[in-house]
Amino acid sequence: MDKTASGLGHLRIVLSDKAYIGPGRADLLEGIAATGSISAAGKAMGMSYKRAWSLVQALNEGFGRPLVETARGGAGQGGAQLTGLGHEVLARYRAMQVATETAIAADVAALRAAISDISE
Amino acid sequence: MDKTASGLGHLRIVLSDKAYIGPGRADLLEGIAATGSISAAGKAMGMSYKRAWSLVQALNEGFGRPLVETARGGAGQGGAQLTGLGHEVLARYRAMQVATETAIAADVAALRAAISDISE
DNA sequence: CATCGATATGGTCGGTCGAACATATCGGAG
DNA sequence: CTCCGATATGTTCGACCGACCATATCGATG
Repeated sequence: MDKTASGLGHLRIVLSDKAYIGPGRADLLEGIAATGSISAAGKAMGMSYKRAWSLVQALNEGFGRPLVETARGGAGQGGAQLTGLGHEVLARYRAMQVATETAIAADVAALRAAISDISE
Repeated sequence: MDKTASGLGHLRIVLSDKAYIGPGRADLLEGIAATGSISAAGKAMGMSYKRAWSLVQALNEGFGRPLVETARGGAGQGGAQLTGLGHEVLARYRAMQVATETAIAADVAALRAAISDISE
């Protein structure tokens, strides 16, 4: 009855002016790792290929080094996969999400209690 | 040479669909508490009065109960101040910021190290 | 060399958002 | 009753963003 633990906060990690990662980008990276394709990952998240591709561009350029490697044509008719750095960024982001939710759980619960007596 | 501790992540606390608070809103609440005025707080943050007022509206309506109380005319020619709930939300948000930054510091440092060998 | 699937890009369109400008209103003070 | 400072609101304009549509390109495979 309460999915409170799922989305109590949006965490955006800012490593530099251009290099940052938030929930959407992390999900996209995860989708690419799972599907091996930008378009498939984007479709699964309900976004256009162009948007997914733009996010990948932003990530690669923002971090100064690619998090996603792409291939056109070829054996499997192209595809995309995470680089080592991409995997690390994703894994650490997920770890930080967990650490954060743990750290703020008590305060979030207290705030929810403080505002939960509204009629409408 | 490193202000890494200042802005390593943007934290947005989502208490419900409409009730949430992020860095900008927290700063505005803090400014209102400090100045006793929406316009003064907004001006100090470099935003128009209207924007500041809109944010206050969004906060009050989103939380279902006012975080900021306003007064027009009157002795001090009007003004605004935080309600008890407003003070609590602000205080807890700041606490959560600190807790979060502590919890993620190690991962952030590792990521910074991982990407810090770019020429341009 | 034609094919096929996925990447790579461009352009347009509509909605949203913040900025700027313009008022209206309140209510004690003088 | 006018004045003043701050709240309260509406309007308009330009920028930005995501959605959608269209197309170009790659490159192993058969």
